[in-house]
Amino acid sequence: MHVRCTQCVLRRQPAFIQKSDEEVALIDSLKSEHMTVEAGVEFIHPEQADSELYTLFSGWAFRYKELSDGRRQILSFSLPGDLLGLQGTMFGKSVYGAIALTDIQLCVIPRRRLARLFERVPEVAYEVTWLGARSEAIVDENLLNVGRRGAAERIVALICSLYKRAEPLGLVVDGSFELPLTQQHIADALGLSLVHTNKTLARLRADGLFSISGGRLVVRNLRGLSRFAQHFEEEFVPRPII
Amino acid sequence: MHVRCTQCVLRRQPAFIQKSDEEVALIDSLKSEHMTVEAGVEFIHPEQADSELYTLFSGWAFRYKELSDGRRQILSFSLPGDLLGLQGTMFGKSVYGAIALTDIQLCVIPRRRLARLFERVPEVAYEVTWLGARSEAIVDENLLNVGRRGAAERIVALICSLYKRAEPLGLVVDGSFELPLTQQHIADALGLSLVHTNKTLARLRADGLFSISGGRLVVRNLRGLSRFAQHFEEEFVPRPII
DNA sequence: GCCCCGCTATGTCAAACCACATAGGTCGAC
DNA sequence: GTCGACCTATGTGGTTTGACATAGCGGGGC
Repeated sequence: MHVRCTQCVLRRQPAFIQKSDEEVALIDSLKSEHMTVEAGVEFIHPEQADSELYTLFSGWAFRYKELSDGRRQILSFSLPGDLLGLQGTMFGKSVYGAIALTDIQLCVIPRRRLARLFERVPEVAYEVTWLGARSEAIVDENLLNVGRRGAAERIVALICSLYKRAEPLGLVVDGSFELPLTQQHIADALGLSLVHTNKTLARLRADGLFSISGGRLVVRNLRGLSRFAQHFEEEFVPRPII
Repeated sequence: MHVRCTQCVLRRQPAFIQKSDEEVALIDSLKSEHMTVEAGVEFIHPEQADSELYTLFSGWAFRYKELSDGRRQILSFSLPGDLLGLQGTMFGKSVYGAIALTDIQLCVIPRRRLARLFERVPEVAYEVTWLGARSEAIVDENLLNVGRRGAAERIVALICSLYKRAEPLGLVVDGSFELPLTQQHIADALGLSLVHTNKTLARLRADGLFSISGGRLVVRNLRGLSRFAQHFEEEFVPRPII
């Protein structure tokens, strides 16, 4: 099951800054085994002590927090190449939970090795910081979305942002990609109720800018969607992958 | 105007992990001059290239993003000791703006020196990452707040979180502290309209859990506020300061 | 085959929130 | 002292969103 970093196909995707063979070998030596998690399983628990640091290798996941009465907010979706668990690694305990949306594979960077990593390989330390900053940028964007856009705009902006993230990972084929989200997930991510999400989605699909069927999202007019939601973030900046 | 880190009173506050004299001297050598910014002035611009990395030394500020039609979302408030501009430093251009709420002083860590910093002082590199992760944790919490709490709960949760952050900085005296926010700022931070914020605030003050007068917030019953808003985050974890 | 469960869909009604209008207070510029 | 700018306050009425109820659809277990 273990894929050596030197054989990794993910890191060859255009989304990522390409590394030299020596760098890749070094990163390979830092990791322990791959870890497999089935769809629906929570692999980082709120309040969990000593969570490891992960790179999502394949599949989708999401981070969330919830209130004590059960209301849940999805903070961000994670796609391949994203770092997960940095807060838990830094603070010694996680303040959010993370759940797999599909079956996923995680590359594990053991928490105990991280300090050593920072000492020995400052370039990689810099990249960890970079990815942490990017993770915050995504939450920033989600907060803008939930705080200032109406329901229809929120849904469209979410679609735009996922499209723009999926594309450089090679997940988009003919303008469509697998979207492993239920309407409940969309509602939880956008600060909407399930019913309102459903009705707004129905109206949007009727407008024909996109369609969803069989877990696949077909984007017909990305420009139109971007304009409607005033979503003008560029996501195709090459980024490090660890 | 320049305060040497060795003389810095801020870093002696209980909020921060205390450093040895050598470490402080080293950090001192990394910084350039202090920078002073007047209240209301934007010191990080959206889209700005090459913003520096700052530690907020005194006063309050906020980070924000806005849509092209002018709707503005405040992403987070910054208090003394917080790092600002990490995204701009990492990505080469800032994706948010930052504005001073009061007259502020900023310690400047020149962008160009950061890579060298990571090479030579891995402990500080680790702390930069730590503070970046904490910054994300604050946005996470804000997103939960805006996405899942009602208007009254949002306001109360904001008050709780600011109180819990101000307290270990020594800003709270007799249960009250300077709150340099207008209702417009509160509305922009919570995803509410100005009018609705005003009316909700009026109702809350009538309930007597807190009061605001002359730019000062008096918290009468923190427990009651926390329970009402289901706000149970602990903010008194000692943290690094750079 | 049948049932159960999770997901989607749709109607009705109520609550939350917003837009617009208006007004009073304070403070600094001149 | 007057003016304007900014902030706070409050009423009216409309729009958006949520809560509750009900139903259909499809897949897995047995």
